[in-house]
Amino acid sequence: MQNTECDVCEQHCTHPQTVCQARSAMLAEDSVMKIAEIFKILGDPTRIKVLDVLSKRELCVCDLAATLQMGQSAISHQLRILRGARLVKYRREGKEAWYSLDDEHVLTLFQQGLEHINHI
Amino acid sequence: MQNTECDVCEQHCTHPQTVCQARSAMLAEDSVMKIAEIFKILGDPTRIKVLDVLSKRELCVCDLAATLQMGQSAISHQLRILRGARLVKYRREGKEAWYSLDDEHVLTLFQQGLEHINHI
DNA sequence: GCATCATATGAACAATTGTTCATATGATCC
DNA sequence: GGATCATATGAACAATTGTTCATATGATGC
Repeated sequence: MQNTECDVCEQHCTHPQTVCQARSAMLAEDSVMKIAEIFKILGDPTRIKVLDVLSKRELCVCDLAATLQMGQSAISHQLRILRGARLVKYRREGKEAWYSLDDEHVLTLFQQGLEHINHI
Repeated sequence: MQNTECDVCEQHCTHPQTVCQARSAMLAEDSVMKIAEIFKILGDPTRIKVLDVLSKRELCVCDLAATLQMGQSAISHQLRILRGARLVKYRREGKEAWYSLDDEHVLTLFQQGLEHINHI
């Protein structure tokens, strides 16, 4: 996949030089996978709602579930995914776990999405 | 879902006032869906590769397939999705269809993803 | 210790997704 | 007209995903 040589598959219509240039300038495979992974995680309504709500205040799991009117288990599963992608962080206080956005960088990415839909 | 009143489901741990405030500040359901939809479309390696390559030069479908070393049909299906989300545009020249990014706004969103993975 | 509460996790299920194969469309050239 | 080429699309399939239900963990208070 990350071969930069011009081993272009033979088709009638291809423009070999263009393809060769395009291939040599491509993003590395692992970068592509990482970007796609982050966007995929952001590509779910429940997770967007979690990030939206957490962008305004820290909340415990139970409050998140009540706010989004969803089951505690569903929220907890999604928080695990968001945690794994370093999009949210949490602190324990007794039995409760209080979640918030991991850093402002997440907020920027999230708001960029907002800007995009308003732009269309 | 977009009810702003305090009809919080009864659970022991919830903090009603917090939940009430959180609920009243939530993004509208259709905004959530739109943001999630855009991010979901960006959350696929093939589509990321297409956008990456198109961010550098205009390409026809056949060249895209050769560059990404994938079938013409697969690329065409993905281009349809990207077109539907106004992420790419195209022009016809005889038998060929030349694709490019729809506007700079798409590039910004894409590069924001790049920045994010480099930041982690 | 035991009971209770808040959260996490595993299994199962329906729903969605991306690719492939086969075929349709629509333009060019003879 | 017919043949060929570039692209688009429909159906089918495996793979992935998000939720639910049931249960596990781990802390608190008795």
